[in-house]
Amino acid sequence: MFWKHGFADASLQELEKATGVNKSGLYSEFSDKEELFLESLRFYLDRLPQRELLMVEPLGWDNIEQFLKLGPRNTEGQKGCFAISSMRELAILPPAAIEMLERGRVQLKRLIARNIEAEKPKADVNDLAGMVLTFFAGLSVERNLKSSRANAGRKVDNLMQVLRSF
Amino acid sequence: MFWKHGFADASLQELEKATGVNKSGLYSEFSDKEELFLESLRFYLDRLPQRELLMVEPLGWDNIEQFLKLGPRNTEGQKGCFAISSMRELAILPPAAIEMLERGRVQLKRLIARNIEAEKPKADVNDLAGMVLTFFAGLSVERNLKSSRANAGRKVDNLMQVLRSF
DNA sequence: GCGGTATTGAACTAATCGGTTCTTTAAAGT
DNA sequence: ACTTTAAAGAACCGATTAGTTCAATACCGC
Repeated sequence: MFWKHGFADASLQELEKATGVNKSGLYSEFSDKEELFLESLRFYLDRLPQRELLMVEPLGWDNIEQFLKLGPRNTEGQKGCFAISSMRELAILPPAAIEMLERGRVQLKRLIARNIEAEKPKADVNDLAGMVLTFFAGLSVERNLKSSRANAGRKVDNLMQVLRSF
Repeated sequence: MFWKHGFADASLQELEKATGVNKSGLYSEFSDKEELFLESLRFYLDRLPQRELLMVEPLGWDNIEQFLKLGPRNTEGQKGCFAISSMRELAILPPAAIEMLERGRVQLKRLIARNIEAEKPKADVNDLAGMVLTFFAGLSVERNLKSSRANAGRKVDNLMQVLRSF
């Protein structure tokens, strides 16, 4: 629900229906809506399926490609990446959530960098990892638009062609 | 206010304060909050300063570079691109707003493509334009994070180096 | 200075928001 | 079967939401 509607627009009523847990139950387990959001985000980041894509041996461009292709996918109707989407609401998110997002980002970048490093490219590994990450963010955002959903695969192919040339 | 807080989180009270116009005045001019948002978005898209960056003669890579560097800038404290940020809320935005976003995107892509075309690259112009646009979306999102705000310029430099090689 | 027109301020509506409390019901342990 | 514990339901809270109404006030053309 947070993924789809964001923090502000996900009402307690909808959260009850989505979780199947009564409001009483929710509040006996979480102190408030912010903590519920925080734990949802933690849950998402912890078992981020994208992460495993980047740990397949041997590390390399193929992992990056899989990550970009399957990363911002639509899981159960959700679009894009929950973490990326949440960055829209940074202004109203609890500080702990922001930290979590920043930390998750750093981790992801490190994973990407390790895959790039395995290919021993000529260009700077950190720069390339940053590029991949920015591209990933862009793809995640575009996932929401129907007009650019179709050619997402082609976009990744194009980028990969560039990356592999390094 | 919509730019900063998004549609859901921008309250009428804040809108009054931000516009300096009374609620009565707001509602005498706009039918509801949705129309006010719609017109705000139209206003933004119409005088999108980024657009002019892409029309400087002669067309070419330099325009693209300027666009990527100054495009997702912070205008009056606002971060990233209003249009990109709004894509987070597509689920609750009025259909007219979604259409507007899609149309603005197409226009922007066309402008980018024209600049790329002027350079007569070997690669497909449309593919390259899509790449620039995705990268732009990524940069806009990352603008919200303090950790990745600093090296945005470097990122653009890296991408431009790639693009110019085509 | 006068009259018409915007603009404002404040009171008000109905609905919804996040959050609390308490009673009832269901489940589990022994 | 009885007791303890967990979960559910529902009523309720004050605050806030988008939106309306109307009287008071400011402004402007004449």
